[in-house]
Amino acid sequence: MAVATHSRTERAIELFHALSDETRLEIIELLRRGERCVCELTDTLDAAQSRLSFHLRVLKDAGIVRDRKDGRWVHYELDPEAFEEMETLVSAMKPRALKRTDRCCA
Amino acid sequence: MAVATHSRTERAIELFHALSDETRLEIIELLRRGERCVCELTDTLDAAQSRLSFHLRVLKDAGIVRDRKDGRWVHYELDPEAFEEMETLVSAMKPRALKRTDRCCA
DNA sequence: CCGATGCATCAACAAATATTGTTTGGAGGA
DNA sequence: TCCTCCAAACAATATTTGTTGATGCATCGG
Repeated sequence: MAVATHSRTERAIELFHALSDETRLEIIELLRRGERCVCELTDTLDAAQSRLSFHLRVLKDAGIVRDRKDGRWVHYELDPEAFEEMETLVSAMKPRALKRTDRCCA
Repeated sequence: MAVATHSRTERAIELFHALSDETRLEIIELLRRGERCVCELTDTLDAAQSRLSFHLRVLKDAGIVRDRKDGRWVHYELDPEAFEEMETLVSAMKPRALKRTDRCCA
């Protein structure tokens, strides 16, 4: 579902941006315990429905959550793939602990 | 050096926010090769000095980079600790793969 | 001491994000 | 069918972020 034209960097930005918000981190924390429907999230987080809907969409666009429709309810759950992707991204960013040999701006 | 009043969530937001910008990711990518001074970064990234200074500050406040003053130059490098912290954060967020036993909004 | 250089900071503006309230549409149940 | 409920979509506004150009401060060379 992720857009094909995403470069590696754009993908990183999308993922990290989705994670850089309190409401969204709270949603993730709740979903770690398993699937939840939107009404449960609004109750637990005491947030307006339209607000949650907005943040859920950000998370869904980033591939962090999936939704499943069930009658009039929509259930959300975490997508483990996204978390593997994050681990990969983070380790790819780690410093390589090289000592530079040349001098700069001397 | 991190502010003591930071909750775990606030810290996550700070880190992920720092990583959710193209210029900052480019800076990190450059610094993976070793320490660089601001003038090298402005050259390589072809960015205005005040712009880089802004992003370097975001990275520094998040603890992702350290600076070192050397005469009239300031050198920046990655702080490996921050990357370990990120790895810890990401794995702490992973879904726990539980099947919920109760039914919601039935 | 003077001018040039390297960098941080500030103020003003531009652009992107988030919040709130309202509207719309699909699913059930009576 | 009508009414209710759940959730997404929309519009208006508020808030946050990022960019640019100007200014200030310390350092160095002359």
